[in-house]
Amino acid sequence: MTEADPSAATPAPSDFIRDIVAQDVAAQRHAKIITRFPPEPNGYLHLGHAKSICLNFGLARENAGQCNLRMDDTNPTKEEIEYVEAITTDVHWLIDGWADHCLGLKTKGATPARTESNGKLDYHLAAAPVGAANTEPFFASDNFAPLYEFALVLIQKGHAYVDDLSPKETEEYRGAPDKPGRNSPFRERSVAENLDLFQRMRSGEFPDGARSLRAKIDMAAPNLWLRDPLLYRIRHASHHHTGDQWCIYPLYDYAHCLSDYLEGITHSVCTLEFEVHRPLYDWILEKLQLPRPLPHQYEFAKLNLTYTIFSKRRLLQLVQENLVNGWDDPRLPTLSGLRRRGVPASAIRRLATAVGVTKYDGVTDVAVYEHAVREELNPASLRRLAVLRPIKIVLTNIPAGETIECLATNNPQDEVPTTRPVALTREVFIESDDFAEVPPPKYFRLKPGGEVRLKYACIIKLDEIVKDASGAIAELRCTADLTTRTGQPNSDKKVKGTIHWVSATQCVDAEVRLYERLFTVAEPGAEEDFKKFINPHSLDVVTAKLETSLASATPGDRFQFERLGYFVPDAKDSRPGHLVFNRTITLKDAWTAKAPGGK
RNA sequence: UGCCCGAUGGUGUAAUGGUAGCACAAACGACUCUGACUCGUUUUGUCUAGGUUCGACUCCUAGUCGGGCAGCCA
Repeated sequence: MTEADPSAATPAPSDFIRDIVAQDVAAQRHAKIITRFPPEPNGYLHLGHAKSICLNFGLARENAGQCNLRMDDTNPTKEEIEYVEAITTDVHWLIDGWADHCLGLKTKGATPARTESNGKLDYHLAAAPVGAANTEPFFASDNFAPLYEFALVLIQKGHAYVDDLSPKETEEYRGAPDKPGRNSPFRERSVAENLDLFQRMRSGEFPDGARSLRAKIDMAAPNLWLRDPLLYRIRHASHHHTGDQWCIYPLYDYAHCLSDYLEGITHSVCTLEFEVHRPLYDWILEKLQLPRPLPHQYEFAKLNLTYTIFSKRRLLQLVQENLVNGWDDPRLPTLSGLRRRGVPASAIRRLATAVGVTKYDGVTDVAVYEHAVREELNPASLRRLAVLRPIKIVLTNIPAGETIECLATNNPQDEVPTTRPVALTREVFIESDDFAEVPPPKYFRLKPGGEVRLKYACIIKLDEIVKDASGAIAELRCTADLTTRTGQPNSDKKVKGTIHWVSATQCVDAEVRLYERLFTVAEPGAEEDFKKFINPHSLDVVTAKLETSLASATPGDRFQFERLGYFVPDAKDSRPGHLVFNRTITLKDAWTAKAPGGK
């Protein structure tokens, strides 16, 4: 499968973060630009993460740099190995052929090495060479030992203390946005006592929540994150990566800045909600008086799309309550769902470029995403004939048993389009939407007494509508004008409508899954009870009739079923003899939308 | 009634003191053996009020509106 790389031909995007990096590069502030993508392995990656991946890896590839994949796994109660594996797969898929040469992984099992930088104690963990064998992502949990050592340093410098306040008391002492907090009665413990207590926390002497390690900053700070934030909490829990080695776990703010430092990250790019954490990020690094250059944090607005939900909590809810069929349900905005649905990684990258990077927290029209998908799929998809909801046509002037071979174009977008044979026979199927006994105005398709072209074949004329006892249409009897075939004298004859069709006697059946938006309203996340906006018609399964060449379709193939949209074999369920296709997206449709009774 | 951040057509995004541009969407038209693609045309915008300046989307002041922050989550 070949995927056009839009960014190769297109100039690199520009935004305020790329500007900052460009300035740092120009000033030669770093030997190499190193960014990171640090998901918590507590769920599957979605389009929102994709924006961050494209930014962080984009920064790396545009500056001959590197982007580390790091599991931000400091909370053992929420994280699972299943998520680690899914995230790793999704990241590889999204950057494949684009930024895989910038992907920073570490040697399996490696942890930061104790070194000396500028005459001071230091720890550092560099990425393995690109393409090296036996690698894995970085894990924040691989840094637990040096993080602990750094905590000891903070205590020794008088910048951290062990607090005995309960979680509830801690909350009370914190005050409110417009009300200063109060100092904990344990705030002025001696360094020796803090050291002793913290070491005993680590050795498992105290139960969960009994004590915590806090930064000693300012309980009256207007920024709540500076009111002696917690650095460590006690959790007697098994961790997916470190097992039972630890019973104290660092919190995000403490672990993140130091993990960035340990890996030599130069630009730590995160989303807007961490803006108020930045002073703490800087405070921790400064107080430690670290010997190497410090990373800096920059924030951008995360992606929001209409008709889409990105909240991990809600996505988890949809999966757990079986409102969808797993994390890779093609209706979900997860990368695994989109991949299964047939969305190319390049389309997601194209979307990321289209939405840009700013600090404005808006909502992007899902049409921008859909446009990006079609842009990638149009040149990359083989055209095929398929009928989703068949009605039978009998071409009364073609004898039963006769096969007329027609040549169909594989992709008109190709510079030198190739063709394949398709069989025209006495009985064919057409789409039920393509016939109307009582046509609306401007209806170009088949109607009583009307003519229409069967694409790649010939023009047919409707003579008779045959109904069964119940009044339902049994078949349409038509005359084929074989002189309008390609190469025949009347091939240039024009009719308003051209429709797709499949031979009724030379075709294969397939299960085809048709998807609509999962939600019926533009902003389903706006209300707490988002489930009431779930679209009951988000999945429609039909048994379709396909041209025979599709019998050998395998996952990875991309097709455009003419006039219907883009389709891929389902990677999980499709097999020879039982074909299953997913519709990735419909073609843009200027007719159905405005047709009377159109959907 | 604390602190931080933001505001440009319907939506997203450029313009970094000098002609408000691009994309999506929408509308109309051309082309068409896909009502697709492609092409053409059109509609719609600098939150408000002051100020600085020859000149302000841009700088300053005040306001308005929106978002974030009070997890031992990330």
